[in-house]
Amino acid sequence: MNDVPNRVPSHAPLDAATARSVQDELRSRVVLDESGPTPGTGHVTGVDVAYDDERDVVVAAAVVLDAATLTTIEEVTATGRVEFPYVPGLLAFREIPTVLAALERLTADPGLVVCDGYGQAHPRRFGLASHLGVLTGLPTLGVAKNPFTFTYEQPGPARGDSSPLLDTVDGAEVGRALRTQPGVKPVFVSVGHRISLDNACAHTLHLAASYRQPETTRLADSLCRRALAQATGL
DNA sequence: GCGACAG
DNA sequence: ATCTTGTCGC
Repeated sequence: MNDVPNRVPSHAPLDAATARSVQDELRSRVVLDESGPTPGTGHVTGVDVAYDDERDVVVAAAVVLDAATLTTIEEVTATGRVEFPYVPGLLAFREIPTVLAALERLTADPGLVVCDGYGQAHPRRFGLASHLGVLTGLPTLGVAKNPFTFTYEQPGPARGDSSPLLDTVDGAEVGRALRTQPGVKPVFVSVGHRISLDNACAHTLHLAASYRQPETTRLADSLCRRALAQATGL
């Protein structure tokens, strides 16, 4: 008898060890040889999540923008229960279920999805953006506010300056520290699925015309916070 | 073995 | 992520 079930109830609690094996399994499906959509064309969608761990509520938001004008085409939210704690390296398991629910509510084509977190810049090369890309088949990229366990040299001071984000262990370039605003702390860009690092940075720079964070992230962030406040009841 | 560690 | 007022500045 095999003591490992080949199917698990979708709501069965997932332990950390199992979650890591799921990442190792899905990682082989990541596509890294596509350059991705051209910046400024089609749709770009920002996704983000807000939590109320007290009440066990999580709200995800997805905001679709016209990439050329950065105007909002559609915005949706989805509410769920927190079913996974924050564990470094396993953030996707906490955020993705509700993010998927939000994406399913969209009527517009998401186009490129911009995530709040990492893709390749991950201990097992399978961060939130990679995970969401594999599950949806959509091109994805990750933009994070912190370098996690990776190292980098300070990029130049000008907008657009960047430097490699390196894995401390094997020295691989897992992403890039990108200066989106002059003299402001860089953001950390990495590839999720079906996009090149150069193109991911180009998209991020295009989307961060006025602020440090890309407009997609800013809009999705404020939307899910507002929705959470409403769901929680002020 | 213990701590650090995207959000 | 979240706890949290006013305040400095463009």
